[in-house]
Amino acid sequence: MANGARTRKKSADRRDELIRATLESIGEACSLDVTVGEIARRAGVSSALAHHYFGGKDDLFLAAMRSLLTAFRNDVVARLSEAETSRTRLSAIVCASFAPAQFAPNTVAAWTIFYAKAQSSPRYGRLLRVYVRRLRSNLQHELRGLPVAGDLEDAAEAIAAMIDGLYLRQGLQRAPAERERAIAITEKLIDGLLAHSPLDSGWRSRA
Amino acid sequence: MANGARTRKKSADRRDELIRATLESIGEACSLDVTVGEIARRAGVSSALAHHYFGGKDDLFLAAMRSLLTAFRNDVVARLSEAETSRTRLSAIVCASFAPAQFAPNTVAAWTIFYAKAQSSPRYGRLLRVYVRRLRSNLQHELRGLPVAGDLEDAAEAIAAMIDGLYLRQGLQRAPAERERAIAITEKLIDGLLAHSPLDSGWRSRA
Amino acid sequence: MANGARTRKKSADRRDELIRATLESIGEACSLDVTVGEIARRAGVSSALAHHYFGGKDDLFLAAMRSLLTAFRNDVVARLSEAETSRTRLSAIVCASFAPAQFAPNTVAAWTIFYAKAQSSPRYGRLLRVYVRRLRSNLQHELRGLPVAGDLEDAAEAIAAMIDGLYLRQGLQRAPAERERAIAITEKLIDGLLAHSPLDSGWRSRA
Amino acid sequence: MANGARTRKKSADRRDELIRATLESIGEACSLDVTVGEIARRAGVSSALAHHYFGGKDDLFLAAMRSLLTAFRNDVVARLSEAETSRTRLSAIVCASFAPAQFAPNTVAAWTIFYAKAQSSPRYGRLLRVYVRRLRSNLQHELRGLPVAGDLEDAAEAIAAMIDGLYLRQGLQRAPAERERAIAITEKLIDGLLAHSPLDSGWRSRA
DNA sequence: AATGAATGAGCCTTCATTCAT
DNA sequence: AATGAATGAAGGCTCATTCAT
Repeated sequence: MANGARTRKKSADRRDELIRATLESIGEACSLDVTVGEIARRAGVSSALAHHYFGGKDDLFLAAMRSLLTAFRNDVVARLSEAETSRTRLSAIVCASFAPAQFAPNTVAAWTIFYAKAQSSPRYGRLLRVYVRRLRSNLQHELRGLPVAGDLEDAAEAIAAMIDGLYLRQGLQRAPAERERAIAITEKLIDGLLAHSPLDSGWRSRA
Repeated sequence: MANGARTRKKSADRRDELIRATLESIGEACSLDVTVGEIARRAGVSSALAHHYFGGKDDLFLAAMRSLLTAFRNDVVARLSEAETSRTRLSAIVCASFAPAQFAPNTVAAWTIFYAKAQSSPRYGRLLRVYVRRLRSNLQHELRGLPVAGDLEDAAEAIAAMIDGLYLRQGLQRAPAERERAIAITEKLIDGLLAHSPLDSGWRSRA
Repeated sequence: MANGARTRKKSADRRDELIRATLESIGEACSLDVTVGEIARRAGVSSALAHHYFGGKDDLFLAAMRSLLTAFRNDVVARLSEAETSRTRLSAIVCASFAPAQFAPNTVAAWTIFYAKAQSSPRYGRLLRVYVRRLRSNLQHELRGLPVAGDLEDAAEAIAAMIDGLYLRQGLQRAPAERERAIAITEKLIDGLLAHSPLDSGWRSRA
Repeated sequence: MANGARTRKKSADRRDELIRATLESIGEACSLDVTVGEIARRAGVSSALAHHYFGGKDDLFLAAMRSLLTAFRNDVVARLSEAETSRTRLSAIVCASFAPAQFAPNTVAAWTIFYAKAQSSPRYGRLLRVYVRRLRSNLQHELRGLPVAGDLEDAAEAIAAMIDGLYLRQGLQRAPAERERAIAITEKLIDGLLAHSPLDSGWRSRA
C-alpha cells in the first residue's frame, strides 16, 4: 500500500516534481541549457513523461517560471494581509522580495535567466510582464497612501528597479549573507523617496 | 580593386567584424543560443574563419563581452576626465551607464545575458567581476568626496544596483525613451543618499 | 507483425548488428576512416542510435575489436578441448588462427588495422595485449610438453610471429587459397623447432 | 650569408624535410590521421607549401612511403654486395630488416600503417607490392644456392612472413632491445629450413 | 500512465585545399 | 618560392521529440 503510493504517484505530484527538478537544474546550471533528460532524471522519471505532461521543453520551462511567479505572489499576498499601514505594507513587499526562499542562489539565477529570456521570447515576456505589472501596481497603491516627494510612478519604478538590481548583483557574488543588507538598502531608498516626516523610520523587517 | 579590398581584408578588421556580428546576433536573439554559422554569415565570412580567429564559440563570445566592457570603460574614463567635482563625476558615471550606445536594446540584452551566464561560467564570471569591481571602486571614490548620509559602501552598492536594475527592466519594455527617466531616477537616488544640503539639485545630464 | 518485429528489435540484437556492420565497414575500407553514419546505414539504424548504445565512435570500434578477440578465443578454446596431445594442440591453435572465418579478407584487414592502432591508442593496446599474452601463454604451455630444441620462449615467439606475419601478408594479396599454405608453413616451422624425433610429422590440420 | 642559406633552402631540401616530418608524424601518431598542418609545422613551412610541392596529402604520404622503401632497398643492396655466400647473403637481408634504423619504433609503426593502408588503397598497394616482390625475389635467389629442405617458394615466404611478423609484434611492445632476439629467431628459422648440414650455423649478424 | 527505443535535425569543429599576394 | 587568408565539405555528437508497447 505504502509502496503502491510511492511507485504510482498522482499525476499532480509528478508534475510538481518535474517543475521542482526543472528549477533545480536551471538554478544549478545558471542557464536554460539544460536537457530534458537531465531534468527527468532528477525527477526520477523518463524524459518522455516530461513531454507527455507538458507538451515540450518550452512549456515545461514556462510552467516552472509560472510556479516561481505564483510562489512569490502568494508570499506577497500573505505578508500584505498582515501589515496594517501603507508604509509597513511597502516593507512587506520588500521583505517578500528578499525572503530567503526568493533570495536563494538557485532562485535568483532562475529569475535572472527568465529576465534575459523574456527579452526574446514573447511567451516568457508576457509572463514576466504580469509580475512586473503586479509589483508596480502594488507599489504604487501603497505609495499613494504616503507623502511621496516627487513623481509617484518614478518612486515605484525606483523601488522595483532597486529590488531587481540587488537580485542581479546577488547572483554574481553568491554570498548568502547579503539578504539583510539588500533589505536595508531598499528601505533606505524608500525612506529617501518619502517626504521627510520626523517619524518615518519605523519599518521593521520580519523575514 | 575595390573588390580585392573587400575580399581580402586585414585580420584585425575581420575580428572586429566578427565581434560586432556576435553582439548583434546575441542582442537580437536575446540569448547565447546563436550559432557560429549565423554570426559568420552576418559578418560575411565562413564559420571556419570564426574558429580560425577565435578558437571556438566560447572564445568568440568572451571576446565580444570583453569588447562591451572595454567600450563602457572607455566611455566612463572619458566622461570622468571632463567632470570637475565629485558630484558631477558621479553624474558622469550615471550618464555613461545610460548613454544611448549602452542603453540600446541590443546592448542591454547582451549585458543581461552575460550577467546570467556569469553565474555559471567561471570565465564569464571573472570578466564581469572586473567590471563590477571597477564600477564600485569608482563610485566609492567619488562618494568619499561627498557628505554621504549613512554607510558609504551601501551607498555605492545602492547606486550600482539601481543602474543594473534599470538596465534589467529596460530590457523588458524595449521602449527607447526611458533613458532620461532612468537618469532622473538614479540621480534622485544619489541626492537622497547625500546629506541634505539645501542646494544639491544642480546636476545636469549631458548624455 | 513481421514489420513490428523488424522495426523494434531487442537492444542486444541492435548492438550485435552494429558491431557486425562496424567490422564489415572497417574490413571493406581497410581503415578506421569509416564514418559512424556509414556503419549505421549498414546496420539499418540511425547514427544517433550507435552513439546511444556505444557512447561514441571509439567505443564502438573497441567493442568490435573485443568481439573479434572473443570469437578467436572461443574458437581456440573449442579446438584445444578436442585435441589430446601437446603437438596436436599446437596444431589446433594454428588451425584456429587460419580458420576460414579468421582468415577472411575483412577479418584480416581488421586485425591488421587494430594492430596499427594499438601502437598509438592505449585502449586498443591494452586490448590487443590481452590477446598476445593469451596466445603466448597457450603456445608456451603446449611447448613445455614437447622436446623443444633451443629456448622455449623464443620458440613460442617464433610461432606467434609467423602467424601474425602470414596474416599481414595475406592482407596484401587477398588471395583466398592461401589458407592451406599458411598452415603448412607454420607447421613446418613448428616441426623445425622441435628436436628431431623420427616420428613427429604426424600432424593433420582439420580446419 | 649563412642566414640566407638557412632561410632560403633549396627546393630539394624542403622536400626532404617535409618527408622526414611526415614519417616522424606518422610514426609518433602511429596513424595516418595526421594533419598536413602538423607536418608542415614540424618541417617549419606552411601547409600550403606542402601542397605546392607534393600536390596533396596523399601524394605526400606516398612519397614518404617511397622514401621508406628506397632506404630499405639501399641498405639491402649495400649489405648484399658485402656478403659472399648465399647463406651470408640471406643473413645480410635479415640484418638489413632488423637494422636499428628499420627497427626503430617510428619506422615500424609507419610500415605497419602502410601495410594496412595498402589493403584499401591501390596506390599504396602497388608500392608495397614492389617491396614484397623484390624481397621475395632476393630470398628465393639466395635460397636457390642452398640445400633447401622442402618447397623453395614456401621457404622464402616463411622467412618473409617471419620478418613481417616480428615487425608487427615489435610495434606492440615498443621495447628497444628486441632486435637481437628477432635476428636470432629468424636465423634459427632459416637454419631449420635448410637441409641439416653439420656446419651451417656460421651466420653472424653485423648490424 | 509510463517508458525504452529510435530518429532527424542541427551544431561545433576540423581539415585539406585554393587563391591572391 | 612561399604564405596567410579563407572556405567548403564533412564528421561526430547532442538532444528534443515521437512512437509502439
